Amino acid sequence: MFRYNINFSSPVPIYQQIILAIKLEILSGRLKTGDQLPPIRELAKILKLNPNTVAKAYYNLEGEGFIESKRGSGNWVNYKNIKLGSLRKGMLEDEFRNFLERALSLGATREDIKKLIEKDLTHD
Amino acid sequence: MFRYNINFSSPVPIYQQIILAIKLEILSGRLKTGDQLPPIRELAKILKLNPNTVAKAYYNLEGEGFIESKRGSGNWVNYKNIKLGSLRKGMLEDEFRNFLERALSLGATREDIKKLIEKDLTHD
DNA sequence: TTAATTGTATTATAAATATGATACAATTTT
DNA sequence: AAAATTGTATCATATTTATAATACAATTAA
Repeated sequence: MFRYNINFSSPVPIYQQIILAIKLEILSGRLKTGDQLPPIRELAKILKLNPNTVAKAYYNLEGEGFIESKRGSGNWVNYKNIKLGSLRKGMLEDEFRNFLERALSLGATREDIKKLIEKDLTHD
Repeated sequence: MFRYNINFSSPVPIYQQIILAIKLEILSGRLKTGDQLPPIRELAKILKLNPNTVAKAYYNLEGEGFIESKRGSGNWVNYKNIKLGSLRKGMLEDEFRNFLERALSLGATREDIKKLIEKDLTHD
């Protein structure tokens, strides 16, 4: 932590970017139940943000059942009631659908997309 | 026109959504130099927006060299100084890079992505 | 020529986001 | 017990986005 950068010029609110980043850490398995997140003030310092912004992100993550916030102690990963597998699958499919829609809107054919993918996925 | 819907709950500003939609129309060839865009008030009515919002979108499109605004006459597509081909290619590659990055962050392997693509692109 | 259409400009208001400063409450550390 | 750490809460301010209501300017249509 913290593997992600804040994009200050993105229309996506910063607190939403933090939420997504931490969800991705959990979905990828890099963060597990029992792990502690950086304290609000610390993460704010790392990302050069106001602590309130980080607090807002953590507050929402708690509401969604990904973490637990304990005053005086910190923020702890805890997703016992969330099925990570189906969530990950759904998010991946959403991302692909969005990409496909945009690509087709740009006038790309399905062949164009296949080529793009082959090109990028092979020279790993 | 108008093929696109406004997503009012998206963090992407409405005027940016309009800009993107019209760029896509141009890049796909559905809008060509000489075509007229809907008048500001009319498009605002169609999309249930304030005319100021549409005006802001057109204003930016003019600044980027995609259209020309003529008082009393209307807004006219004109992209004579823009190389649509390379622009389209760049946008497509950007979209793919973004998708790939998100997919990998979600823990997907390159094989997972290939499968997803095969599945979706074949049953057309 | 007159009326209608169309783009442009201004002013006021509201909501969401983000910052800054400060204080308080619960837990942990010393 | 006292100090430090950590989450929570509040207030003020600024920016961006969007709406609403008007008015004005240039072109087009009647």
